[in-house]
Amino acid sequence: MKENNPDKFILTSECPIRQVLDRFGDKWSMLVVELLSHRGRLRFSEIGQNIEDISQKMLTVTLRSLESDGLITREIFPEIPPRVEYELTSLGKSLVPHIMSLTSWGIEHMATILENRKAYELKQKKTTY
Amino acid sequence: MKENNPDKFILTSECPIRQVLDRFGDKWSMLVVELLSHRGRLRFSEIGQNIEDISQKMLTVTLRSLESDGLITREIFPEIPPRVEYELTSLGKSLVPHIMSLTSWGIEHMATILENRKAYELKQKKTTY
DNA sequence: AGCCTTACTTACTTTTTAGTAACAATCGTG
DNA sequence: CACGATTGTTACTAAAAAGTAAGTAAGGCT
Repeated sequence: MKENNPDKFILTSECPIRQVLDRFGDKWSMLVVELLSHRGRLRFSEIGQNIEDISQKMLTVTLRSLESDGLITREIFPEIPPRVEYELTSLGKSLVPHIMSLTSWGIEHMATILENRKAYELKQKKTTY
Repeated sequence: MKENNPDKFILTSECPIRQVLDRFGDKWSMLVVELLSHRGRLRFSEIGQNIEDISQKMLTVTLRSLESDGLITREIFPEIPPRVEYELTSLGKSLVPHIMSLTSWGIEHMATILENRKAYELKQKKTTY
């Protein structure tokens, strides 16, 4: 769906919002970043225990992608049983305020949004039947 | 994956980041909001032309959910062929700075992230073989 | 010898998300 | 009387994301 662009403000697939959303708009990445920001250095199991409903697999996947992007470090302690600790890098820390920004908006407006949605549903029912 | 919570900072399914991401972390919602913020009142086809690769279906779905949440208004002009115009509400406008915040981070750091990812891939190859 | 622990990995299945393409509605125009 | 214009809807399909559950490693403990 595209044609001419009269006013030249096209949101292409390379634009920054899309890149950020593609990488961190998933279910868990921002949560892990925020948790590490709040709690500092944590090991695998501690992260898992503080994020509701995350599976081991998704925690692994999420941590790996954050590590690969340079947002967190991963330190392995060669003990038995194994211990691995994760911590935000400075790059990771630099993301935090921007997540907080979104979070604060959510805190402020989420109730209104849920009300709006409810009202919209009712309106739909009325006009449909 | 959860047990005890020693330091009581659990990210539950009702926490604001998760709610915001669940609703606006999709592929298109934030793009539509940013576009309307930049360009003001637009009709359906104009939005479609300014967001690369969005399908008619996803544009409809996205606009409906934004409308239902009260972030945009939808005005129908009873003409032939039909004309429908969309515009941000004040609630929608209030989201914009927070999206911009994320966007600006992306602009600043996305190149670094891509380099990090590349370096990480190389490192993996080396240690694997 | 068998079980415990932690941090994974793997194979498989389910769920969610998104894409494609055809159709609807309606009036003016050629 | 078929066609074009615009904003959709619908059915179907494909792809991506995520969940589940079992397995692995390695040493300590009983």
